[in-house]
Amino acid sequence: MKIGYPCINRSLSCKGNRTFRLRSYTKERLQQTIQNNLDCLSQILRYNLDHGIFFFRISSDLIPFASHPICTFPWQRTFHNHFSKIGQFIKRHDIRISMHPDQFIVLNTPREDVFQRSVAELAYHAEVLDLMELDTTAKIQLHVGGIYGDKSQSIKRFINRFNVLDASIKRRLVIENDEKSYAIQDCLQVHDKTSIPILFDYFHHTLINNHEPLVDVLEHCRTTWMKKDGIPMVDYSSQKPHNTRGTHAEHLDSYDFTRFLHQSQPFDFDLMLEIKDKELSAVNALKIIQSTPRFIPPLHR
DNA sequence: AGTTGTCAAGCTAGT
DNA sequence: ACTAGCTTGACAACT
Repeated sequence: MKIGYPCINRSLSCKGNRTFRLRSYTKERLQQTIQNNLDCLSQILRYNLDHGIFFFRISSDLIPFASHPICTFPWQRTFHNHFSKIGQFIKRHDIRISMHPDQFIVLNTPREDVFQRSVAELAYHAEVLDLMELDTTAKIQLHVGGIYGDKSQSIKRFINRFNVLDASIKRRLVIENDEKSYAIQDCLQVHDKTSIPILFDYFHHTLINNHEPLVDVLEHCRTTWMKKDGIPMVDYSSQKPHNTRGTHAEHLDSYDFTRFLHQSQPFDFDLMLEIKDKELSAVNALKIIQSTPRFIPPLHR
């Protein structure tokens, strides 16, 4: 089991997800920002290594406007060596990598223009991982999408859209259960038709589910990950107290987390902590795991 | 330096 | 037909 956190490190002074407004786009500005973001990504990975964190989600803002028509700058070529070096570091230290395109990327949208933009954005994500020369255990996670008044039609549309994607995207794509529309059972239905691995989101699962025991869900999800995909990825968060249902917690809730560790016995997976205080929770989780060694899967070193 | 409005992009529920 | 909320941080324009 590797422990990870998404995109941002708040202990370091650098920011790896700097961006700017479309209005202020220049190729110089873009180049500076990419340079900054790649340098900071290197620093974050080094920090993680020093703290025993071997799982990381790279920010979608790494290359601002990468899939936007305004961006004609050949960042792939210009920063080829940067990507290559970061990739070597990742591989040398056996770091697991994921990416998570944001809410605007929707494969099952009825709108052709939205679909095309989504494909372009996915291609950018795949390109980043390819430039780092990472194998297919580096994943891009996506929700199934919207309902549009007809869930089974929308699931079919997802499947049809997935089937026409480029192989470079397909081999990295995994789907994640969301907090209001598509539960694990729905994802399994998509998996049956597409063989897409399912990334289990524990927090979302507590919000919509079909009352399946956790171990059954973990077992189902496990079988969707082939050898080439690596061990399953799981997202973990908990409810922020006294807030709208679905809000992610500020800090790791050690009681809930410990219970989750016990309940998820004996499964092994790489765990992404979607907690607002990011790397602090990851370090905290490692401490909790190490203090209850008998109950938890072997920790990656 | 601090505050506030705004940002490329979507979906859903509510009016 | 339109808007707020989701979740979210940070840019950018303003005091």
